[in-house]
Amino acid sequence: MSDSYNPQEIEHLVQQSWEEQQAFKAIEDEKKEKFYCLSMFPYPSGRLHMGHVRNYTIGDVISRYQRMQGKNVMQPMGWDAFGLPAENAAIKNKVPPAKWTYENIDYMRAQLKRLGFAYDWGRELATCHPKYYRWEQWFFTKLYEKGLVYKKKATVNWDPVDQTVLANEQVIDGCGWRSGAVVERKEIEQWFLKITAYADELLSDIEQLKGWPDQVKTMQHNWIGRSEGVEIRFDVPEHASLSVYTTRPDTLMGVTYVAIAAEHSLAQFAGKNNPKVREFIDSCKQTKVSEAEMSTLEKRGIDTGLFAIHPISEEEIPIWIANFVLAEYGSGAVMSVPAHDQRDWEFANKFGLSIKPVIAKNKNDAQVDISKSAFTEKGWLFNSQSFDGLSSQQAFEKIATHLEQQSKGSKQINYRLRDWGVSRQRYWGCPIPMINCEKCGSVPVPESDLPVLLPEDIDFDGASSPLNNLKEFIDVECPTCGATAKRETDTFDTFFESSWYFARYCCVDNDKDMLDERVKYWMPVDQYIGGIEHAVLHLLYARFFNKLMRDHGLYQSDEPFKNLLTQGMVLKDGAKMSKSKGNTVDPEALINKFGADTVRLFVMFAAPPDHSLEWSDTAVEGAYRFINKLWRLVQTFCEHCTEKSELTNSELTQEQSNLRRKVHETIKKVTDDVGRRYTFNTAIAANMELSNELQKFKDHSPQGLAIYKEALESIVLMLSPIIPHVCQVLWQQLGNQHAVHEAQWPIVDEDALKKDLIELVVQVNGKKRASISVTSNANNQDIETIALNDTNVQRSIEDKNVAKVIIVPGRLVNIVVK
RNA sequence: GCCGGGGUGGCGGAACUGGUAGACGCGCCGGAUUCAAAAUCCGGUUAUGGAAACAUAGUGAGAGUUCGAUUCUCUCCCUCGGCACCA
Repeated sequence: MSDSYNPQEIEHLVQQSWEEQQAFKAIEDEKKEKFYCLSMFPYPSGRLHMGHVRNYTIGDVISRYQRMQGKNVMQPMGWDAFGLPAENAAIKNKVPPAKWTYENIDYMRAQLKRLGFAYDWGRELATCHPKYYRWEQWFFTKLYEKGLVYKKKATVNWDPVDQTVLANEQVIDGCGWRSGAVVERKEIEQWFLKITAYADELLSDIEQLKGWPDQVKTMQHNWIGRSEGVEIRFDVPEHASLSVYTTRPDTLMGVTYVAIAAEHSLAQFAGKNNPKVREFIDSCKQTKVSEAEMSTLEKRGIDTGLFAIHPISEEEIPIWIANFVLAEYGSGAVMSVPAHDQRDWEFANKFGLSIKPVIAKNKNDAQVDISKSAFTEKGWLFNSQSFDGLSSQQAFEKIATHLEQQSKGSKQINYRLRDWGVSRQRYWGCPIPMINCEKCGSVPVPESDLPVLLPEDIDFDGASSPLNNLKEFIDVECPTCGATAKRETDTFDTFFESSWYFARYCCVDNDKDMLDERVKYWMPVDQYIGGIEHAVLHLLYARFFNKLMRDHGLYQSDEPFKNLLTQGMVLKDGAKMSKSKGNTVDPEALINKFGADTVRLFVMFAAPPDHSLEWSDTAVEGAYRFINKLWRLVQTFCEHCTEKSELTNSELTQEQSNLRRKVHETIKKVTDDVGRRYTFNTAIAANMELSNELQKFKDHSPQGLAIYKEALESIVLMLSPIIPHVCQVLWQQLGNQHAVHEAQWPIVDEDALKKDLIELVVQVNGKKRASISVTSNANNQDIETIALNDTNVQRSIEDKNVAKVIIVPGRLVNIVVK
């Protein structure tokens, strides 16, 4: 019994018993309230990093807590197994991506088991396995039939030397990471999913997400970016007209030029006969395909020499090519109002374009100060012909109506959200199940021919996808006409796999259907946990996919994740831990040294889960020390407790009732911290405080020991979700037969919380001067008298007059003096 | 550039609804125990002044609201995450 704490030994034994009992296998049971707890699955990069440990410990603590609340808990784990790193490893180590990936999965699975997470391993899945990806191929063909899939040209980063498409990450200072060649923007045909068809619902359903952090909801809201504006047509003599979208049609009379993207057809036309324009267009190609890159560029532009006709004044307006206009957003053209838009103002000043103010701050003003910057607020129109004197809001309506009558524009709702490009020109991904036939065009692979298997035994040199050279993969018969055709060699964006795995966990063993009845029992996920970096993309795609699956009748939930906890980054020396920065800490070494419980305790104690966590080597030892201390407290109790000590209702000594109050105050706080606030750090701190009290408690009478035992059992129960192995052993040592993960969470005894005296702080003019002790039922008059008679208070009041006394019940007294 | 966070002792953090700033832990200092060390236990630890009682200042900077602001409002600085092909 008095053996010292040996984490390696007890963790091994406890994990073995969980495995033997299949303790965390989840079975559908309509009679029990379900709780589906999901942590974002990892990319199998090789070894777990601290971010994983943090993410999965949070999920495990919530799962184990909910289990102790009597819920039927399902906590699965799997692998987001397709992706770029496998290809990089293949090049570096001359290992096929599949082999590398499966070996990593085996290694990391063992690491997860070593950490003692309560997963139902019977539900494990890997997205690179045909059992998984066949269903997304099938679903894609269904979406194609519904018209939710289409093909169009889109821009990619092109490495002209390696003749391959590069990810943004692979472009370093504008050059290809391997070839070093200057990367170009290039347009190629790609597959898209019509997420914009769901823009309205994705936006309005954010309201349903009561259990999501506001910051994530705001980011999604802004990302979708719904705006109301007017689409305006500018005629271009001898060319197709230009169309622009604006949310400020009230500034239309102040348009002095039109800016178009370098990819725009008018730009291409202007370049044909003008070498300078052509040169400019070419130079625009040398930027990365990313909005961050585009918007931080130095603003550059060139006059095309072409003119557009203003839809109202019918004046000729110059058309410029500008490097910051996004071809992908809207029509690739914008109307420019330098007087009332800051970016246009800077551009016009730089290139000497005219600036025409039309909005004044006050009604009936005919001027506005734009000498130092544009006037971007709404106001009152002038210089605007028949629209003079109108407010911005009135002008919006009048101008929109006028344009509609002239067939030169119409009101429109616009979204910042763009359709989801799912094509990747990569090998290690799910093959897109399409066939290109010269006669029939794009034809989906028939259901009977699915899955399209990704060949795994390949040579991979990294220059381009091996699928492009694999005749037996490419050459197929057209499913429609039977003629020779070519199989699509692009694979899916890996966000495709991670957009529906949460539903598949409910029925991983089904090889007949994508999803089945069991999804209706488990979905939606009750608690989802993952990194804040996924706040927009992954979480938006998953919400979208959920709606697609719902609309296909696969299940009913509108939203996939009821509650969301976004975990902060794990940092070291102020930077995110990552391989590329070389500042990682290997959790495995720590587990070997201190055991899994210590590592789990440390990551939960070091910071609240949604904040970033700064790594500290020495603080881990503190966590280990605390577990040892708890261990010794139990051993000390067992030495003194020779016979059974039951708590009776007889009178308690002051010391005994103080300890009991502390126990139940702690239970109250910890239940709130773990169950509602998810502030595990303060829950642990409260247990540490109670342990410190317990250490000072030397009452070995039967009654004293009974209270001591109640305290110890409470601590063990409350910490068992965080440090489950050692708590299981201590729970047994305290004389309990059943497993601690099946025990009931402790309950607050309200009677134990009662207090005779309470402490009140006394302030004078908001500064703390004294603290007084009053009976808990004292009235305000008595409190005021006691406070005013306190010597410290007297001294700071001196000869001043008491103007007012504010009493905050149970907290403080503030005496205002003049 | 745009969107969203964060900034509190030597360090990680606490203060939940506007009410005692610094809980808990790390580190450090002093003591006990020990032949000695490790481990453990006890005490101290925001700064300045003071033996102490206590006083003054103090939550990135500046302003504002309030009896009272780490908390609310405004301006600014720094920093982190995301920006559609890293996952």
